Amino acid sequence: MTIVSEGMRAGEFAYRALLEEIQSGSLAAGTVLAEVEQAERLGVSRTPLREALRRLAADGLVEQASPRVTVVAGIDAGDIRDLFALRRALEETTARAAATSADRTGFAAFAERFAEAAEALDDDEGRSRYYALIARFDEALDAAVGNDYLTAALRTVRTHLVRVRRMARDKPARLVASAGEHRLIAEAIGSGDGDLAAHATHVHLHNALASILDSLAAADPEAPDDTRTTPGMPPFGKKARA
Amino acid sequence: MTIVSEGMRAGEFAYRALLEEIQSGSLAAGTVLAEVEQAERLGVSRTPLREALRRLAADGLVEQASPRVTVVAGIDAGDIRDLFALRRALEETTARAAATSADRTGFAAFAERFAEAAEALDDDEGRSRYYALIARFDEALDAAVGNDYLTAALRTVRTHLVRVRRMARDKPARLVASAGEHRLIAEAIGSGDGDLAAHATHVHLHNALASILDSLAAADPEAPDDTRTTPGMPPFGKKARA
DNA sequence: CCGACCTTCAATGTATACGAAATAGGAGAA
DNA sequence: TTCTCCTATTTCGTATACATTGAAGGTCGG
Repeated sequence: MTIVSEGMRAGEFAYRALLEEIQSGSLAAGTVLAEVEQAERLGVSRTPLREALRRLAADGLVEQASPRVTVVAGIDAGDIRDLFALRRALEETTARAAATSADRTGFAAFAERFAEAAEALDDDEGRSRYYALIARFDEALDAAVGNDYLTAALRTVRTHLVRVRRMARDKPARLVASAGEHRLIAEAIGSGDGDLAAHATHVHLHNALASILDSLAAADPEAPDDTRTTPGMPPFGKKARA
Repeated sequence: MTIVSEGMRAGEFAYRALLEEIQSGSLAAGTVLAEVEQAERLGVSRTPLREALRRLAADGLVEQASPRVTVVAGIDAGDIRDLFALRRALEETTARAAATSADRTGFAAFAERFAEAAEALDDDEGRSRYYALIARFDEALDAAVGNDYLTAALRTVRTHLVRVRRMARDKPARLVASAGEHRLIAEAIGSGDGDLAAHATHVHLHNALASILDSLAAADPEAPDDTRTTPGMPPFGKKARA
């Protein structure tokens, strides 16, 4: 996708490369990430590669299957539900806070853009612009709320979300509905209605989750809807809690 | 305090040592953490120390003041408010989820223990047992909810919270009230009343935040207590005198 | 034939050497 | 005296060599 090798530290390069591969699915869940192997593959030494693995572990994208072997973390429908439970908590709080922030006025413009975007979701270019609009909207929310702790927590959620979205591509009808939901959220924030912003966010995330789970169930007909969705992978220990 | 050097990797040792020193205030906000200096002081080499610094940076406890210098992150009243905004979102969600979980029955016992603890907050030992009880309560909540994403986000919050608590010691009267609030939360969860659990959590965190900010205002009379945000410049350690 | 122990190997954990880049200090010129 | 430029030092970023540990396979004994 993007050339990220020039003018970047090797550790950062390794992190972004592995992140992209995990998010895109090039590195499937359960893949063993050995230090020497990955270091040679990416053309960096073990030191920066170790840094990258540690960062991915902190993000929750890789986990230590045993004290000596690191694997790409799996994601199943239950994980996605859990992720959305956290996402609801964070984004409802964000929406409510943004609605009462000083610079909430700019969100009326976002509402208009979402309305426009909803009309242009027929081609890839329109969809691409819509996703870019959502990214700018998220940035504007973070900036309006100005809470670094909240933003950091949301960053982790969004990182996992990229992976989930690639597992379950949105259907066109869902995209149109999603754009409408975003429009309402932006309107509510712009008009200072925190309750509406929070509740509209809740509804939006409910619908988004339902769409994703539905898409996964359709792709994996035999899997009951609370099992893992990464076929072929042996059950790596995920639930390490005692 | 605790000897953590035996049977532990050097990177883990360095992380815990620096974490404890930052949380306790031994390393004040704004302190420059140079790699060679800290590595020699802790008796490890630069490689594991770098790992520790990266982990602390991911936690938000240290930050890069410039591309070449890492410093202990500052915390002001605005940061504490932001931290509690996130904490409210996470703990209300946790309490509500725990109230509907299968193994919520054990929480009635917690309610009793909180009631007992409230009666024994006169001496250090009773207070110590109360804090330990809260820790077990948090663990039970995490286990009941069973959401690793939520637990991970809460872990970060709790890490910062240790620091905040050390900055603003609880007063005895507040502790008694806090125990009562915890008792109500535990009761609500035990009886399956998710709304009450969430609202009682909200009230508890409101009171806890007010107590902390009040304590800080008393210690730092000249610091205005409406430092809600720090626009433009990152917060730097300014709590040097007392 | 089976099991346990030992050896060997491979992978991670750690230390250190090397290289690059930024900053601070000094010297020279205006 | 002051500003600018150059140099030297310090610090981080990276690579690699060394240490350690866990696992796997083979062999020997029962």
